Amino acid sequence: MRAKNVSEPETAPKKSSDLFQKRQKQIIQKAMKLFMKKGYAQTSMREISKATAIDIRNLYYFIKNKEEILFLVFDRLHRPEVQMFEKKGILDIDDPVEQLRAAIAGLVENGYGYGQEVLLLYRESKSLPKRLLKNILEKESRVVSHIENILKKGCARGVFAIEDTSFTANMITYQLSLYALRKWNMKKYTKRRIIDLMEQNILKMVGH
Amino acid sequence: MRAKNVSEPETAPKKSSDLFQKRQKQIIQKAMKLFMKKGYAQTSMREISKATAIDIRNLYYFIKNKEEILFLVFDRLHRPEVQMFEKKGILDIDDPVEQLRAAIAGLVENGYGYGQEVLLLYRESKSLPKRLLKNILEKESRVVSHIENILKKGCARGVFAIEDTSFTANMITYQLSLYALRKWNMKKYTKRRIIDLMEQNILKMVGH
Amino acid sequence: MRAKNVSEPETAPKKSSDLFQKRQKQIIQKAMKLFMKKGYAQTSMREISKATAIDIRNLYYFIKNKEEILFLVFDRLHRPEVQMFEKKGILDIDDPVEQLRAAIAGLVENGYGYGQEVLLLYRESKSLPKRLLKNILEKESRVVSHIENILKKGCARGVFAIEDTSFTANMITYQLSLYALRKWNMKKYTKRRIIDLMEQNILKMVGH
Amino acid sequence: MRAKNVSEPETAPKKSSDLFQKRQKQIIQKAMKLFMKKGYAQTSMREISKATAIDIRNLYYFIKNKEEILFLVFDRLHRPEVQMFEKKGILDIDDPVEQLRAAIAGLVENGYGYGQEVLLLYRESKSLPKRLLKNILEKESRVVSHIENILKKGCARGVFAIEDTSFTANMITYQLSLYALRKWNMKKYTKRRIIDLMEQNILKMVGH
DNA sequence: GATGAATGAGCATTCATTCAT
DNA sequence: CATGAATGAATGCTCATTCAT
Repeated sequence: MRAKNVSEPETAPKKSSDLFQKRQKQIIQKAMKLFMKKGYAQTSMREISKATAIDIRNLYYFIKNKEEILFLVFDRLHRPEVQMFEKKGILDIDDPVEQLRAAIAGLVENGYGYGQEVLLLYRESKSLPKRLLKNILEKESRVVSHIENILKKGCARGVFAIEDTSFTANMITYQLSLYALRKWNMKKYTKRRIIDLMEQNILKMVGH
Repeated sequence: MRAKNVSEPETAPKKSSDLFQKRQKQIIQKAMKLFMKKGYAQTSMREISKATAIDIRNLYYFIKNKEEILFLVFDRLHRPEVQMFEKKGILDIDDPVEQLRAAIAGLVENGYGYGQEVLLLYRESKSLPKRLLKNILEKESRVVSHIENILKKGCARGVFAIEDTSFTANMITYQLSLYALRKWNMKKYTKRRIIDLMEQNILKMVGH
Repeated sequence: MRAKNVSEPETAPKKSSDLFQKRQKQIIQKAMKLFMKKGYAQTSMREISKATAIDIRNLYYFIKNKEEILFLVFDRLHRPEVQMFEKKGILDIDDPVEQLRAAIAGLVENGYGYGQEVLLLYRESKSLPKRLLKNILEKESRVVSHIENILKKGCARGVFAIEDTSFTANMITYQLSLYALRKWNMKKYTKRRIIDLMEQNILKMVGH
Repeated sequence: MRAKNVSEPETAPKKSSDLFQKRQKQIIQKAMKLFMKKGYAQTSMREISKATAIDIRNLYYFIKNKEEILFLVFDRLHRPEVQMFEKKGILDIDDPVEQLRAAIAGLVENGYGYGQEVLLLYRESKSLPKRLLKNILEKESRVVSHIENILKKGCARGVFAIEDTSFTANMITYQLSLYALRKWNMKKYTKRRIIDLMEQNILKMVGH
């Protein structure tokens, strides 16, 4: 084993290593849990160190600094949603109504609306410098873009009637995290029921 | 020693005094702004001290500790919206459509205050003891209730068509904080425009 | 006592206080000694705290951060030289030769060349951010300027013959710290003798 | 365990090897640059590791510790200037004026190395043990001696007029590091121009 | 020689809070 | 009310160096 001696020159001497990646993933996952439970600023590196059982000084062997952990957490958080559109073949659906329906179901199903992940984004995005935040928001925007494209197509075909597709796409995307941020009032609904009600309401909103 | 009015040991030196109340209000308002901008945990007493121009040590003359400030902030925060329905005479409007329109406009108009506040709630609810959190959520629920009542009336009169009024009321209420939580995508819209687009979308959603 | 209740609004609540200034001076002086002995980076705040007998946390009550200490040290270091020209009436001397002689004697006498102060500047100036370094170097430049002005006047009157007054002024100023930086070879000379030899050499250098 | 050539316990695994010597040289050169730019204490082993592209842990295969690097740097540093007098045939020039001119040009020309080196000496001599420091200063004195000899010869032949040749030799030697120590004011001059102006000024100083 | 892991020590800095005058 | 002083506890992060494989 360890047959690869193609080490990159300077910048990334071991980032390619499986072990390195494994450790990083481990850190990110534990940190994510802590961030969700206590908030980013309230979670200390020492706590992350304890949770991962990696000495705090060796922690810095795998990540540059605390901020980078948050960035990586966000990155991992948003990845599934962005890729879902391709994976589930939503982009290939022709009928805009069915397409929108699939997107809603997919995103809610996929956990976009569940978990406290979205809440984490809303809560802690301030803790990222603009440079990194932009990166994160770009990914988020891609979800919105996909939805807006569906809306546009629907309008073009005359099945939707929307004054401002961008605004409405934002409204819809935002809506999808309803459950996460209003748990206290949503407990009485099942996931299936939420998806149904959302579909109904949203389709009415975009229709004639 | 410490002969100066030893009335109560700790908390209350002169709660009756107008000046005391004024200073407290001052602290709460400045702290609220800071909490909204930076988050509770990220706001230091030193910053509150600077913002209020009250020496940090004298700050403890008016408030027990940092946590109490958060209590007081939330307390003061939730009052206006709850009362808005009465103040603006929304409850007296007969036409459900107009009533809903007025509620939306009223809540958003109010300096985006509602969204700001909810955001703070979403973000900092962890920092609040359960007792207080419940209290706040109750107030919040009353806003939802008001809206649900409007929806119900509309359904009864046949101008609205809603499958689950509770769910839809929640959706609408949640929507109102769209601006606050998705600032980065909302910058291109004016307040007036947002109100218009929201009204439009929501009315379509609840209609036939 | 303490009759002054004219406290500045925000930025400087107590900088005017005598006690505050006294403490700051105390810190600067102790820090200066440590910096000279061990170097800036090698001196820890803890050591400064110990040397001043001020708790490390209270230290930050009087200074913003370590960097500021270095800045203040430099500031205090360079002040006497800059002011010497005015104090000793050097600017009022008409004859350029006598003026230059007085400046040399004054600067060396005054300690410009003595102590390890100059060495500190050369050694540690890297540790200051450009913004602050500029400030320090400006003061240093003023010494050079004064000398250059003397040279220019001398040239105009025909008593000096210098191709590049700026360069020569720099050479002269630099020369003045000869003793400090080459102690090991200068031990055999008295201060008086050094001044004499320097005067001689420099005057020859600038003459015809 | 550790069966791999247990010749000597610590320091020297294979000092004879060419590759070993090559790597050491490489380390010293890169470290020297860093020390000059940032200072010894401010340069971390990690940086040296990066600069040499030798893993920090393997670095300790070639050098004992950080301090040893500084030793070796100084050792290597002082050789060229001392030898320059012989190499460039300066000692063979008969005319003292030309000889002095050549010495100045030679020392400054040498990549400003002399100044750089002296600066490093001034700055970091604290970090060196006395034994080594003495050794270095001796070498430095030999440069001064060479210059003093030129001055003496010039005086004997009546082309120079110097009261104290030792002092003046020191002044001249010191002057040569002007550029290194006063970079901020020297930027406007080219190397050639500096040499010219220095030659001019110094020759005037030593002449009649 | 590369690599994964550790370690003891220390750094500058900030925090909320208290208390006596 | 203001103010000088203290304090216990953390914070994120870096250092040089060692060792076994």
